[in-house]
Amino acid sequence: MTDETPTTPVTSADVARHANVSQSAVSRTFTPGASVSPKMREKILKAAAELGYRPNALARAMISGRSRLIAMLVAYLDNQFYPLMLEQLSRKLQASGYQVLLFMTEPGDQDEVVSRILQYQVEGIVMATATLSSELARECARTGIPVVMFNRYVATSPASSVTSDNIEGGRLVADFLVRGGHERIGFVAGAEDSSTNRDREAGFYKGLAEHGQTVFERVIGGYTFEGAGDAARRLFSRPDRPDAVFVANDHMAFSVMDVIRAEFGLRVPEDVSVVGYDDVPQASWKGYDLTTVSQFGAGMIDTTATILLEQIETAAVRKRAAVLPAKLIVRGSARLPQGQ
Amino acid sequence: MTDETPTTPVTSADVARHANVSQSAVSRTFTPGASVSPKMREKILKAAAELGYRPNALARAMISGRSRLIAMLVAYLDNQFYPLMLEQLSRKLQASGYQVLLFMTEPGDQDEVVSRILQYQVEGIVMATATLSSELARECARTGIPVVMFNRYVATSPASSVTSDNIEGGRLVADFLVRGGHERIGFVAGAEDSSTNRDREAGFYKGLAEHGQTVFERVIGGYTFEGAGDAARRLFSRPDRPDAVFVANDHMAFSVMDVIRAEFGLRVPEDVSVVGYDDVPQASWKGYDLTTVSQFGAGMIDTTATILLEQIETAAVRKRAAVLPAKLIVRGSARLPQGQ
DNA sequence: CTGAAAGCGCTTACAG
DNA sequence: CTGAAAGCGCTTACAG
Repeated sequence: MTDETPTTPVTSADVARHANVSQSAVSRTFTPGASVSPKMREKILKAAAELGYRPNALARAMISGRSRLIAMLVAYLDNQFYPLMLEQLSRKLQASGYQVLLFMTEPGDQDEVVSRILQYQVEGIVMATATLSSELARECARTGIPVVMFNRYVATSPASSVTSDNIEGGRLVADFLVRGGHERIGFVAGAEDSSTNRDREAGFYKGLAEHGQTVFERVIGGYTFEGAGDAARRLFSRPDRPDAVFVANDHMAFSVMDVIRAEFGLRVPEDVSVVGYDDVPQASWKGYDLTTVSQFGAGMIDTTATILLEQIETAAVRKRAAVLPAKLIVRGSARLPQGQ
Repeated sequence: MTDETPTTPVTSADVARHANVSQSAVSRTFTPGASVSPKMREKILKAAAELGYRPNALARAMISGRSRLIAMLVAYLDNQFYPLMLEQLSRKLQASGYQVLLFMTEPGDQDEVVSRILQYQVEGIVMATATLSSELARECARTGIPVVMFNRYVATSPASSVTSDNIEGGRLVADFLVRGGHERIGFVAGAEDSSTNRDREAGFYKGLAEHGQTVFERVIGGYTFEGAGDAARRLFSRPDRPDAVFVANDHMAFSVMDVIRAEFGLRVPEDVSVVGYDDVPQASWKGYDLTTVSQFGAGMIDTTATILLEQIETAAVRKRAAVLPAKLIVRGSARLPQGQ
């Protein structure tokens, strides 16, 4: 039988006692790059294994000032765009030795949450929900905690941001739909106060204008599945219904397609073309086969991780606003331009 | 102008100095239930606000032995079942004063990850991916950290588990399909070594047997979208194709439906009935309208949170295996039994 | 390379 | 109710 297993956690002092060395030596053995002789290291490792020792990450964080914790703020996980970014970003950060502390936000409590985050001494913050208040942004800047807003930005904020080129994306969609011969093109907006919606919409209108068109009708879906369904009902209740709809994100586009097909008996794309934005995995499912604008290929995740880690590791936080290329992904939910 | 804002974090000692009180008094002011006179509390709160003080959660965790951190292990976030459970469980835990530390696992490194988790002094672990090795389970038990396996179980493990009644769920599906007049009922399995798949399959076979039927053919989808598509191709390539398919989860069922309809030109449910398991939100999307078995209504999230918090707060960890009722959700992807 | 000692920012008996 | 002091488990100069 081995030693009696203790019921209280094993500390470096326990290991030191067991191996007959100093506590500092134990600590060095578990600190990459610290100087310990091979003989001592081996003896300590053996003792540690026997006792089942594991360094206390909290104590390490305290004394070193490095928690290796990154906070991620997310509002909803039902739009597949966010779980996927959460998964990919988490893997990247884990691979670099960091861990993700997850914060689900409720509408409106942003600052309260950020305050809680700060208590955990996180080394960086990713905001994939709403935006940081200017007050908190200032506080983060003061303490040198980098903040990256993911898929959103605030021009006047000191926080960095990573977005796709939403203006160009919106423009691409307008161009594609007009060239596809559509003449009554509607728009289902997301949340009106989001930078992403603003830019997609602005680019879309710009694209329409380039062809001498304007939006046929604009309704608000609020980025929710239900909201988008209601918006679609409004849009298609009038007799002169649109012949195409640009929906501000895929998650809403699925709902719009459901309503168009199931409630109005219209075919997509024969009667109505639908285009979304994000290119979430479901967009390629045959049940929807949604033409959309890709945000994943563009490296938003990589860029977010890079900005964050660079600023953490150099301890130099300065605002960066990365805008990545938008790419139209043509599938079957919208009529194609001639010759394409 | 207010005081110069310090570049170094504000500590309780700073606040104490500023307010001319002891550091203990500051600590008490921020400890719910500790005794401080209203006058002193007010003075301290004022000083804290002026300096922008926030208690250091790590230091608090260290000294009190309570990190208020719960680890959640997840493998993939593309099956909507998991993001949703992550969202709901996180909200519950946050509301109770805990935070979720997220760990994305790679295939096979389970134990390495759990070891890393333990370093963070988490107070509880939720495993929504694979299962805990018996060694680590023993270690968690030793240190008194409750572990709940979510949507899976290991009979011989000391870890608790929360599942739906997968055997009954499988049986319900078989019964429903046979009563719907199907005679060649196929099965698309998930991962063969998962308890969930095992039980759903066993219940399904049992249900078939009750009607004197056996499975028409069984293929393996491995719980992935691609794997399920390939499985469906195998299943439908033979001339005497099935007239119904039970797919071990919704995520795979969508893929199966895509293949059936897009590649084999079959109609659902006119030519083939499809039934899934989980009742993820997409199952109710009109593009699929999937008949399935609900796992959400059954309170798996609530039960998981309850077990976890109860064991943390009473410091009494004992194995619990909660099995919640399964409920068939009838939609349009499967032919209905007569008179239903 | 090694050990004794200080200190990270807190909580919590212990006296008063 | 309040303050001085010990201590949580580490890392990291500082001597040797």
